Amino acid sequence: MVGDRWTLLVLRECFLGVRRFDEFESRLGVTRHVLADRLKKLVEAEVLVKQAYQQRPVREEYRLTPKGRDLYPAVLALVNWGDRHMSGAEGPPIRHIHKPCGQHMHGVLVCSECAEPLQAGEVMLEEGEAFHGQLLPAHWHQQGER
Amino acid sequence: MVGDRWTLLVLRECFLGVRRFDEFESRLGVTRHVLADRLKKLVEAEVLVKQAYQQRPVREEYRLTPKGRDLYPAVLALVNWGDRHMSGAEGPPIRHIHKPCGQHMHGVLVCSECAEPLQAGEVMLEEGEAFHGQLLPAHWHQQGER
DNA sequence: TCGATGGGTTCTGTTTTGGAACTTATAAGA
DNA sequence: TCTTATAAGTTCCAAAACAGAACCCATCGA
Repeated sequence: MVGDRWTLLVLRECFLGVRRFDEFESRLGVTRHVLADRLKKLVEAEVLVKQAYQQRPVREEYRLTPKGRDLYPAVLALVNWGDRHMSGAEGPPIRHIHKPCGQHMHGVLVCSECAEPLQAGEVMLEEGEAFHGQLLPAHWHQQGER
Repeated sequence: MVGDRWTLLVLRECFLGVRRFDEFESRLGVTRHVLADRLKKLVEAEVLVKQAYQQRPVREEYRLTPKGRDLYPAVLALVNWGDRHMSGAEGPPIRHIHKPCGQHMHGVLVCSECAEPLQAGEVMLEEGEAFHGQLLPAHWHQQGER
């Protein structure tokens, strides 16, 4: 669903509070044609909803649904990765402050059960009921480092 | 860097332990042409390294670097989102088990400082030194729900 | 009446992607 | 020796996606 040049950037803007067609366009530099298509697809996927914020003339805006808001961890994880690996000596362009605790922070992905930070090599996989299609890679059972 | 149809899928396969050109191709159905290009770009970005696993004939494989492994939170967050919102009555196709604690789990994004789970509306933004370019959206100061 | 605003659609041309065939180095089998 | 197989690509052409610009429509304010 996010496998194209603009969708993830549109979602990032949503989490920054952008809601209107013109503002997406000017902030991202995406062409209107493509933007209209991406917004339509995000609405179809129930990630955004289109709602009028005024009548006469009708003006619409796009807002995140609960399903869309659930993408926050994915978007923040990418932002944090960029901040860590792609920013120069000046540091990241935007800092995040967690309102409840008041500190500068970044996101940390932890296990839902034991709350310890997760690492790729520490997660084992198991086929679910819905598993029908290609198998896991033949060697994944080795559980070596990836 | 991940703004195209295949790069995130290639990375997902890497975290499943896939390393070889042919295996990426057959598992994803990406054309060889495009796959070669994506792998080259990931190597240039220092997300993967190409290393020979045999001589005569030389055969190369692609492995995650530390920078690449740091993408795990972003990839897992997307997988978890799909499991939650896109899987049918049968549940997700693959279950994750955290080896240290032995439980079925999913990732939870928490604050690096206070360890509380994060929500989009609870994070405030501040311009960093590296901030030069477009401003934050004019209304972001309102800190309303997004 | 004229221009501005917000949210699009249409047109044309370039870039990216898909599909299939071809390449290179080596080994194994007939 | 000749043929086929394997792994990792590269090359070619057609189809799809994208960029850039212009155009459309309803309404409001000057």
